[in-house]
Amino acid sequence: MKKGDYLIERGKICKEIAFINKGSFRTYYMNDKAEEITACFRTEMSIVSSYRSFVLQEPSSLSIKALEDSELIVINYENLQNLYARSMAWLNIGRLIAEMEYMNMEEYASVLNNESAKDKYLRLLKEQGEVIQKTTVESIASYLGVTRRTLSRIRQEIST
Amino acid sequence: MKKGDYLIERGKICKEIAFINKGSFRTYYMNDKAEEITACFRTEMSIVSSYRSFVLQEPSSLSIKALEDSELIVINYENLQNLYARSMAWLNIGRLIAEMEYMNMEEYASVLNNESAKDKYLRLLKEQGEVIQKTTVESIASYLGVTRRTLSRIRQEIST
DNA sequence: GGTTTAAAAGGACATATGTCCTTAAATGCT
DNA sequence: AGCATTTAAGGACATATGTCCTTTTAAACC
Repeated sequence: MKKGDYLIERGKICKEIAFINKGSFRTYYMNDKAEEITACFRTEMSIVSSYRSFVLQEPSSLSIKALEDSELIVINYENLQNLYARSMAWLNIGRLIAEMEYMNMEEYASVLNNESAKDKYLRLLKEQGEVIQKTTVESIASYLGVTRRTLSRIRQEIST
Repeated sequence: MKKGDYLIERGKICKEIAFINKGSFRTYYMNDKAEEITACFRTEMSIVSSYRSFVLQEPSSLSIKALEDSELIVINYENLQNLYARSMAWLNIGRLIAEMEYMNMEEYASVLNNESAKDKYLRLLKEQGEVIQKTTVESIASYLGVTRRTLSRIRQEIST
């Protein structure tokens, strides 16, 4: 995929789940105020999909966009269902993926609930520092649940 | 279980996952500042466990406590693994549980990231209004990611 | 390369939320 | 019932974050 390409667009049903061999992605959605909120960043060696849409096969509220030229290994919903039907190994893989997605989300919720804007930013810097170079301030701020203005203040403070 | 009993205590490995037939539970943990933070409330007809600890069979950072006298249907980790090993139906159930836990957590993170303290409280009132009667203001506040003081202000505002 | 357009930084003020306390209710215990 | 202890409410002030703009910087385009 080229930079800027969509893996999935809002409103469509997510038909595939992908492993990122190379590159990085941003997942985002619109909140009630029609603001674009980043749900997560994903980089190499991790899995990316509009997971809820994939699981329920219902229209996605998320969009996923390549932050740079990227390379994916993809599996299609129907094929995965067939594998589930035939193989216990794949059923286990399916559960492991779900468990991983859960644990990621649990971690994120805990951070949102407990850390100050500054701490959240420092954590992101530490854990996904590379990705920050590839996206906008706006998208980082919305991921952290703060405004651009607040993030700007934090970055100023840190750079001193 | 009697009111106040623990389904799981912090530090122990979560050995069972439970379906709540009757009653309600509060799940909580300590954050870095040694404050008790509510991770979730669960009521009848839903599943409760320290899911991460259960999945990884590692010590739980969560504690789970009965908010009232409750009745559970429980399955043990080893038994569930045996069922997984023998039955595709159970493997599917295992995945479905993980998927459900994921979707709950996704919803929670989205609320934390997008709603004002007041909106979060109103949502909790609507979605789990009964549970609020059974727990403390402190525990509700920490679930919403605000202080007691803020919640007190919100409640005052609403009651007018 | 110079002009246009978008993105980031930052000033000034407003608001929400937090901190620290005190007071008022509610709950538990003998 | 009456005291002790916990829990909730709320006042006063501090701080973090948001809103609305303007300025600066960087990127994109011809």
